Parts: sequence; C-alpha cells; structure tokens
Amino acid sequence: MTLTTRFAPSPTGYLHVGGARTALYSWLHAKKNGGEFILRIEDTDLERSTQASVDAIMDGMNWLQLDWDKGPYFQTKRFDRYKEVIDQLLAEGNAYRCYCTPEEVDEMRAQAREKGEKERYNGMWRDRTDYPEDKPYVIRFKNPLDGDVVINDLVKGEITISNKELDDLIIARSDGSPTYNLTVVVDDWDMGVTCVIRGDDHVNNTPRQINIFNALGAPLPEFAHIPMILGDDGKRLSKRHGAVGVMQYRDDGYLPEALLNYLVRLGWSHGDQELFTRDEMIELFDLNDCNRAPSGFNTEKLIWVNQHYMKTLAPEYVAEHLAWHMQDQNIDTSNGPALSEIVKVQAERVKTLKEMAEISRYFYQDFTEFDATAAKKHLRPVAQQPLEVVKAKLAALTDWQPEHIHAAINETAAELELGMGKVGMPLRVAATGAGNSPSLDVTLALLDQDKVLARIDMALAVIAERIANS
RNA sequence: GUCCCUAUCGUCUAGAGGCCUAGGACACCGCCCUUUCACGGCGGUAACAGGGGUUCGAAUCCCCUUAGGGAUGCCA
Repeated sequence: MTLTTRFAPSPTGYLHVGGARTALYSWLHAKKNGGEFILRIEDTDLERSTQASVDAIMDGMNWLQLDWDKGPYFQTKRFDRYKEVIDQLLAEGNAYRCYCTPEEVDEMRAQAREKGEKERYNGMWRDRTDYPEDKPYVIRFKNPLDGDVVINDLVKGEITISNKELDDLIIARSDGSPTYNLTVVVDDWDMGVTCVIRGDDHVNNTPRQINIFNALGAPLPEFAHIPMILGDDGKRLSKRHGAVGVMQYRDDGYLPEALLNYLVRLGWSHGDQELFTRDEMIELFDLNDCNRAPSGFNTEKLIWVNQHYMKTLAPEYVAEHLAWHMQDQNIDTSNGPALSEIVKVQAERVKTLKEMAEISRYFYQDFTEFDATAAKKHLRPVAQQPLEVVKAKLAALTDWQPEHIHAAINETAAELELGMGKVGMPLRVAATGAGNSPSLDVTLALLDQDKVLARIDMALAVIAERIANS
C-alpha cells in the first residue's frame, strides 16, 4: 500500500505556523517515502467554518509550496458516507442512542469529579431499548469497557491509555450530523491514510479513534504526534505573540524558503545542520528525529535564516519576492535598476524583504528632503568643497561604472588631503538622502549620473543655506 | 480533580551508559575588518529542574517531587 499522509485543518482561521509545520512534516514524510499527501478540510463544524478560511489555508500552503497530491476533500460533502457508517455501527451494536440532556450529562461529570474520577458519561443508555418517542437523541459509540489501548507513536513512543478512562463518545449530534472523532476515522480509512501526523493535542483522541477503527474492522494507520509550538514566553502560541499566520510572514518580508527552513528545524534536527534545501529536507527528514517536547518560536532565528536565504538564493529569484513588497509600498520600479541588482547590494544589510524595499526607495524615487540627522552631521559647510570637487570629477566621467566612480572619490580625498569619510559621507547623504547605503561606488553606479549630479546640487544648496544663516 | 505527554545554555538543539572538562546554531558581549549601515573573521558569557536509586561508571536507565503543556465538548 502507498504510504499516505494527510493534513486536515478545520477552516476556522488562517494557516498558522503550527499548522504549517504539521503540514510540512506530513508532506516531507510522504515525499521522502514516495507516498502521497492529501489535503482534507474538516469543516463539520458548520458554525465556525468559513470559505475565507479555506482560501486562506490554501493560500498559505501554496505560498510555502506544500503541494497536495489529492484533495482538497471536504467533509461536508461526505455526510452520506458518515451516515452509512453510523448506521452500520448502530446495526452491529457498536453504537446506541442516548437520550440524556446536556444537563444530565453535566451532572454525571460533576459527580465523577467529586469522586476523584475522570469526568465521563456513565453509559446509562448503553444497553437500553426503551426509547422515548419524539425526544431528541445523540448517537454514542460503544467504547470497550475494559483493557488498554496502546499507541505506538512514531515520535512519542508507546502510550497506554485504559479504556476505563474513556467514555462513550458522541458520534452523531442530535441534529444527526457526525462529529470529529467519527469523521476522521472514516476519512482516514476511506482515503487510505497510512500515517496520521498531527499535533499532540490529539493524543487523547487517538485511543477513541483506535477503538472506532477496530469496531469498523478498518486497518489501523500509524500515528505520529508532534509537540505544539509555543510563543517566546513558553505559552501556547496565540495572536498575543504577534504574527502567527503564515501569510503574515510573507507580508512582513520573509521568504517562503526561510519560514520552511525555520519550521523544519523547530522540533526536528539532523545533527548540527541548520540549513536545508527543500531536497535535503526530503532526503533527511525522519519522524524518529522529531523532538518530544514542545518548542518555542524564536523570531530572531527566523530572521537569521531569512537573511541567509536573501543572500544566497539567486538574486533574480529573490527579486521576484522583492517585487511584491515594492508594489506593496507603492514604489514604481520601472525606471531604475533591476531588482536583482538591489538584492545583490542590499541583502546583507536588511533582515527582511519589506525592509529591503523600504531602504531602496531612493533608487526609484527622488526625495525632497534629506534625513535630518544625516544632513545635520554631514551636510555642513566643511563639506562644500569636497562635494564640489567630487561633483566635477563625477560630471567628467564618460563611463559611469563603479571603478571610475571609486577613483573619482579617491582622487578627491587625495587632492584635498582628507580622509575618505570626509568626502564619502557627504556624497552618500547627497546621493541617497540618508547616512546609510551600500558601498558608494556601486550605489552611485546603480543611479543615473544625471540624477546623482542633481542630488549633489540639492545638497550643496542645503549647505549654502546653512552658510548664509550662520 | 482525573488521565496523558514533556523536562540539556535566554531560544532552537546534539547527545541512544564511558568519546562530555556537555558540542553546534540564533541572540548577547569583546576584538579585527571598514568611507556609512551591514557582511565577514576571531574569541567569550551561558545549560543537563531537584531528590533518590541501578551501575565500576548516568545528561543518558528506574522511581519520587517540582514545573510546563495537553485532554477531560452535541469543537476540531
């Protein structure tokens, strides 16, 4: 049988990093073993499921390029099948009607707790047939009374839970709709899922599901429960921690390669290796090497990974992602250097693509004012002469290339017997509007010669004004 | 309350009884490089939760405690 994994989110919000990692691990496990990866939308909760969430989840998967081989399947389209299975369970005596009201069940739980026992439904309708007429009822699964359920979890190891801890769970609500623990079993069975990889908040559901698989005579899949992702503070990840939605990371300027690499290392490791290409992940990933303890999300490290990829991936490729941010920030890049050139000179000085777009604005747009701090420090009267001299040299260049620009600056410093900084910094502020930029020669080279000369004039005007006012 | 899971530097982790004086990465600190901001190079601070066992020997195995997390839904 083909190894088959699945990612089965409920569409009640965007794809968050925890879900993305679960999807990634499932995807990797399938890819590594030449298996198939299924996307299934668990939308049986009609109240909370939305189409917008379905779209958001698929957007996130697409951005991360976690492609699925089958699906998306929607559970709401399979209600007939669930009904069929429920009827079968009923007919075979593995399920029964329960006429208890929610209040009665609450009372049972309260009593169990008072006795220091696990809160559970007491099975009072398990063997009754004296059904009242015209009263609502739910259908419960007849969970085995005795024995243990043993899960041989691929990451957690052996987990044993006594059937005495379990109660007869509801598999159909009073409106007849099926519930999660039933649908998940039917689907994993019907869809040939051989390995269930999910968050460890599901371990407690697993024994119930195993009992249902057994009652159905369905083959048992393997299980792998991966620990949750916590926030910086060790608490469960939530909006409080800032970005949790995958697409928010795109908006914040991260490359999908970076998020993926960061996520694969969060809870999984391969010796001391930190960086993995997609192919390496597929080759090296192993559920055995997954950690059993929850891990905290650390944005600082994500930033490091992101910068690594901005610096090392093909500039042309990174430029495609940068283009999105340029557009997002309303920067028209049609009249200026190729974005790949921007990536080459800026990647090592920013943490994100968003930042890269922000600090590269002067390559495409003229500014009307200089950064106040930089101007105050570098556009002083003393800078007038160096700027005038270097301007003349730059104006005389017929081949606007970094090496010639570099020479012009060097010569200016030498002639005036000044340090490089005395010439370079005023020039930098003049050309870029601020005190930070890539090295001057390449920065100027990426700008038009005319544009640079005009900006130097603008800077000289500022200096002249200062001299007049002093 | 009850049940389940977990526990190595601030964070992600290596570690499957002797290779551990506990390794790597991020962050942090220092030095070098440098016309800015960065990159880079070199170096440094920093951890086996606590207590009992088992063993010639324990971060590694067992038990207890403590602390986290999860579950205990007519949510998934």
